[in-house]
Amino acid sequence: MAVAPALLDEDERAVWQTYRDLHRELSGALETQLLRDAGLSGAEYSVLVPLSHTPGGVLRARDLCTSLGWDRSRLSHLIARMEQRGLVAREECSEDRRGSMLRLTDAGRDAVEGVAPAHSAAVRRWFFDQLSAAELETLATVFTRLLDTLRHEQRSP
Amino acid sequence: MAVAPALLDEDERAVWQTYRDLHRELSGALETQLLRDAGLSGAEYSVLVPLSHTPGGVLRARDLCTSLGWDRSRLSHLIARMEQRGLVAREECSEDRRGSMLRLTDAGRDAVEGVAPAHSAAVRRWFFDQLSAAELETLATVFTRLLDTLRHEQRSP
DNA sequence: AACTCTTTGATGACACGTCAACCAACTCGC
DNA sequence: GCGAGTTGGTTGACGTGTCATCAAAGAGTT
Repeated sequence: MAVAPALLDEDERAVWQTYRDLHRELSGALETQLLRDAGLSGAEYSVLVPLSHTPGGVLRARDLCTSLGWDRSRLSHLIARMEQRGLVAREECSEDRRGSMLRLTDAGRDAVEGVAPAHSAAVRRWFFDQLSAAELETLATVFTRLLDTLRHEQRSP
Repeated sequence: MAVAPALLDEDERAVWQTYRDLHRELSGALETQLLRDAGLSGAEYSVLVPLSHTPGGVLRARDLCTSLGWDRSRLSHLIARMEQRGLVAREECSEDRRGSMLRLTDAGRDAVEGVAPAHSAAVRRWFFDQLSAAELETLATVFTRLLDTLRHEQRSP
């Protein structure tokens, strides 16, 4: 006989609420800053960063999808828009004729590299600078554990 | 003379990445569960919860907006859709003729109260159950501090 | 080779959120 | 009371993400 699961208590609800508020404010602030300083959305920035870190500035769409944890069609739509703005270019994949290679253009590189310092500074100011070394270590441990739990559960619910 | 802000180092980048992955997976999993069990999106659920906690199930749109941290038009659009599905009803505000009062319908109450236990259980299983008491306390402290910092900065950049 | 199954990416329809414009109603100073 | 300025809420246009579907190409089996 199944027992009805208990609802969250006062303290838990408060922590959960704070977590969600924090994420909303933090991601909103970072998004605003990216848009103001470089005309990039957060999604666009998160596509440009791995491209700029890759030798040659070329990545396969499939690989970018898995490393971003995104749906394929989301990347496809976004790349279509970014291509039109000249931030990236699509090329054929030599090893797999279905594949699509994404190349960072010069304009795209200028945009990412131009805004990366300011973005890093914002993350530092609003996140890392507010934490002690011990707190940061706890966060690292906890985040990793939570993510592992989730990923494990998703594979075997 | 301004010093160019340094980019994030290896460890910081890893923590930041994990944080973002975690949020994506966690919110995605919770959203999926809400949709499957009650046909509600996360946004709808977050509107229904405060309504169900209010005596009478009535809240003023303006107050709900500020407590959710949402744009007015976002709530307006969402309520329009929810009203059409019979989850909430709009009524006039007696104190302020511009105002709009949102009332939880019986169907809306059934939906929230029906899914709340499962949702709470999911939050517990994927979040609280994975944390020690000390870790939870650290998270509570840190989240609150980060949120305060952000809110303070936003008022005086 | 022929068959099936899976993978990869693109596409169109749709749902949702943001933004700017708008109007009605309230507030406050005069 | 009157006017300027502010607030509350709605609306429409637009950008973006999700979903279902599709076609093409690979992988594996017989």
